[in-house]
Amino acid sequence: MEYTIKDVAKKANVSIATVSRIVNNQTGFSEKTKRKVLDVIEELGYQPNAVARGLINKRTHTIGVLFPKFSGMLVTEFLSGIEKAANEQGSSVIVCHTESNGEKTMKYLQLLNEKRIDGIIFTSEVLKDEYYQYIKKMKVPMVLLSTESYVYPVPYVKVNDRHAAYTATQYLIQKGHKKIAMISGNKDDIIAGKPRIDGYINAMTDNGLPVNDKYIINSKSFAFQDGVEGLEALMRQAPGVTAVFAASDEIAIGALSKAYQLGIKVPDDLSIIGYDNLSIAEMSAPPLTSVAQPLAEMGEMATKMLFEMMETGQSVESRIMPHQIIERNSV
Amino acid sequence: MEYTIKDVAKKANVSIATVSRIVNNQTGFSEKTKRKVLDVIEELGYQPNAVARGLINKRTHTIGVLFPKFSGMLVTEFLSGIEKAANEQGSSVIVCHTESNGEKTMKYLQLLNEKRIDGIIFTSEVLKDEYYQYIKKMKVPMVLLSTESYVYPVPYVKVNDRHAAYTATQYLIQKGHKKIAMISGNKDDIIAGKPRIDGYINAMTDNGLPVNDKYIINSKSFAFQDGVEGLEALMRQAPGVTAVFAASDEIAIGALSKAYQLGIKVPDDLSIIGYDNLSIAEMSAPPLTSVAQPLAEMGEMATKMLFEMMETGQSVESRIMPHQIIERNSV
DNA sequence: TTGAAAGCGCTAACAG
DNA sequence: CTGTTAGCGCTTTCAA
Repeated sequence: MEYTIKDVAKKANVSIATVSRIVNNQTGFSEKTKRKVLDVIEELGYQPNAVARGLINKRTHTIGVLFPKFSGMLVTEFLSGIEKAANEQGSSVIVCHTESNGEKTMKYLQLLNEKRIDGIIFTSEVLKDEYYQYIKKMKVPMVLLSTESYVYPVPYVKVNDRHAAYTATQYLIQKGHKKIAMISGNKDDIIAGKPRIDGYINAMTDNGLPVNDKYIINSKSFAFQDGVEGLEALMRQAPGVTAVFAASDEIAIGALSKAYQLGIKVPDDLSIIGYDNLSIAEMSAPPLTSVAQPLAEMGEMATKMLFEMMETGQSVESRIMPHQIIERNSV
Repeated sequence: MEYTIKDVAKKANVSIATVSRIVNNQTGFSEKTKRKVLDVIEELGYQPNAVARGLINKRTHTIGVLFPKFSGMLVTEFLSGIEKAANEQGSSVIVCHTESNGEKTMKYLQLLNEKRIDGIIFTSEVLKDEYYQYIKKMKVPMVLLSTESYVYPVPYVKVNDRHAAYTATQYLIQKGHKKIAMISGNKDDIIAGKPRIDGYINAMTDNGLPVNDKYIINSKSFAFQDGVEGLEALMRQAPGVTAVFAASDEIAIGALSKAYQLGIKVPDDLSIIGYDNLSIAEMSAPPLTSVAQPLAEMGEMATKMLFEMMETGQSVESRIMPHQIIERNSV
């Protein structure tokens, strides 16, 4: 398994150039030599060395993906789509876990640069200037997944968070709810936090419903615990609410759990709608109604865009992916 | 960012050999030249080309990880540990999603071989002869994660499934339960299916409790749906049970959900214990008692073992990781 | 302490 | 149709 092109050439009585041509499906050899060479390759079990190829072709057929968090199920869904699309293009994917840590991120970027990867997918986090500048210098294409940059011209794929939040709230309103609260994620999160709050507020005002500050709970993050604390606070400061829009499924499940503890019946006493439609949404009791993002497709799309950029050398258009309410039994 | 060692050498008025020595922390240069070269490197932002290095050093500082499934949360946990340990060693990890598909797996193995990765972690699936033979030919070390081979001498890291299942059942017995059922995963799964059933049976008989065929539900897999169907079947064929040991948390959550639907109160009417202690275990209502595997640590351990094999050229001992009952409120 | 030169495995002109 | 040769960017003898 450690035969080189030389071994093949020698054994087949041809030059290495000929072997190279045949291996790369080029032209310039007779059917006969092709057969002979292919036989030898088969016999030796020769596998071209991608490292050597990468050195000369300046293409490693490898892309890098940066994730701020590894917990949570968003990651696997994204990764699944990314990996699928990459594999279809004959490329591999290197995963990097940045922990939202600037220093770590830069080290990863440097590592990816040394490895001469062909492109980068940057996910779920704001693209800092430092990152952008570095990647720009690397001269490899990049696409943003589930995030976007308001300042740099980098193509992204994500859903429209404001719009999705609007839809969720609107859905609650259509079901007859008027006193609708929101347990938001981090409101300082310019990508996933603020827009969802805005969507909620827009939907309320567009429907002539009052927006009460007491009805909006700002959490630190999008986690389960934020949901349980959020619902508790909500019940204290706004006991009259009949429905809540949670900024993530984890928050929703947390709220569900707290409601159960408090003896509040869902959906009879209180309706809850989540956001993300993770697999846990269908596992909760009652099953959670949620606004779905097509996570795997988003990963796939981002990867395809990346490959298009690699091939054309041009940038591509960003994609807003469709969201969709998945009705289950929590509303 | 595309400067080469030559550029550095020229600008610093030294030979490329000297630059190489300095970059690699070797000896054989004056403090003065070192300073000069380092300055130039800094100025140019020179990054050594890992591809060229890989070609000559025969080490790519990249490992490959094969996962049969990408859904589920086991993956992220494992990956998180693997990625952490690999990163500490200055290596990257390429993820491969085999879908338990033999053909796909072989293609991945081939790809990894062409890329000349330094080692392989093979997870959660039985190591087929074909895979083993190929990897052996690749001459790279491999370790098994959350699986083991009864026929090939490949080091693995996993918990003792039989023992863990025994512990879970024993725990139920200690809590005073006698009529204990099990909703198993796939009983033909020689790694994660059968051993857990055996552990359950052993614990029952060791405690003088009868093992009733009706008390064992064999599912197709370890998924949520298997749990809901499992509990339903169980209630039909063995209504008297007071506790159930589920072969996975997803099954347990499914059972929990069905119980809720059926008006069975957990833990009052029925106790349920899960297996894996995934993050969903603490999100259920009531929170699920579960036997925990240290997933991230297992990934980390497997990776460390892999690196040890790479360094020493020798095989290493397999590791049985400790399991542990996490008490919550479903028992 | 330094440099020249060979070569890792491969591709791509350039000849023939 | 086929072979020779010059690198890709780097490490590593071998001399100086």
